[in-house]
Amino acid sequence: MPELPEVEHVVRALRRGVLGRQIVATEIHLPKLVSPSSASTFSRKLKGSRIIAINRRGKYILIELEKLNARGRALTNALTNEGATASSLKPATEQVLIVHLRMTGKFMVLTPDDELPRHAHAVFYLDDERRLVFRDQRQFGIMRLAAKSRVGETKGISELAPEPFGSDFNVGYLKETLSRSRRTLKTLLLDQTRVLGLGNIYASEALFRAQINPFRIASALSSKRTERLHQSIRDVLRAAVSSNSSRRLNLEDPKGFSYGEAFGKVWQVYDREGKPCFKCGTRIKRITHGGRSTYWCPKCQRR
DNA sequence: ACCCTCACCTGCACGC
DNA sequence: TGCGTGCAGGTGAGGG
Repeated sequence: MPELPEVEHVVRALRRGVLGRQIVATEIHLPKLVSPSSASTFSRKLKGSRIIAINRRGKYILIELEKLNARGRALTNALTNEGATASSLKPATEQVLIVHLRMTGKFMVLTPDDELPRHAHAVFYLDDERRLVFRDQRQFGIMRLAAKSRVGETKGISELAPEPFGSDFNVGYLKETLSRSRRTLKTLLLDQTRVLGLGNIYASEALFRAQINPFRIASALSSKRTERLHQSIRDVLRAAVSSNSSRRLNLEDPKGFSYGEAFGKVWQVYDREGKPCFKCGTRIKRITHGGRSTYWCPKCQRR
């Protein structure tokens, strides 16, 4: 369910909550979560790793880990004692835990007295007695480990479109991208290899903000509308990232959180079928398109 | 190369 | 109360 803004808030909450902590042990209760790795291999690779950075690429969460191997630690000690040269020091292993929340993935942090909640498929025991838990009701979420230098080559990440707030996602890029597709805008906006960060909610919201019909063919969009769409995509995502309601996401909250509550917003069109458009009063329409619900105002977003 | 459909899961709201 | 149906904010495999 999380789209880019929600993932960004999860990343920030993880930084506040677990950055700098060491993972002393890991339990995987749902093997397919870490497939094709085995649960035991996965856990072994994580053991003793310190969380040194937490970032985001699209809707992927990237948890950077540093692991001093025995030889590295020994040499560090030897170096301190003037017994070794810097060139003989073996660097720490840097790997990245790649996480995708998909529809229902959530992190939470448990204190020692807390009971493990339902659907807790991964439990990371931290060096401060707390546990970082990954829950996922629908079991769609995934976790993978990659060498830090190879994260960008990882399947799923290598194909992603430019970050929506970066300079590479400019009007020229969007024009070029749209011009090569005969799909509808709504469908194209959900394709993370073309436009990054939108999901089913923000795709509808961005199109409403730009006052563009969701079923227009991408390649036929005028320059002017493309510029409006580009701006709207950024506006919608930025507004969600900076919204007050989501700033306080706390992974230690015993009640947990749902993305809907934590990021509670009044959508302009999403989930408002039959309700009056805030702009013109016309009833919002909904149709299933490409297997997903699409909401739009038939007057503000005429074909 | 592109694009569509379906599959992956559980849980919830709804109508009968 | 129970049961069937449809739906849920994401992606990827497989096939046309």
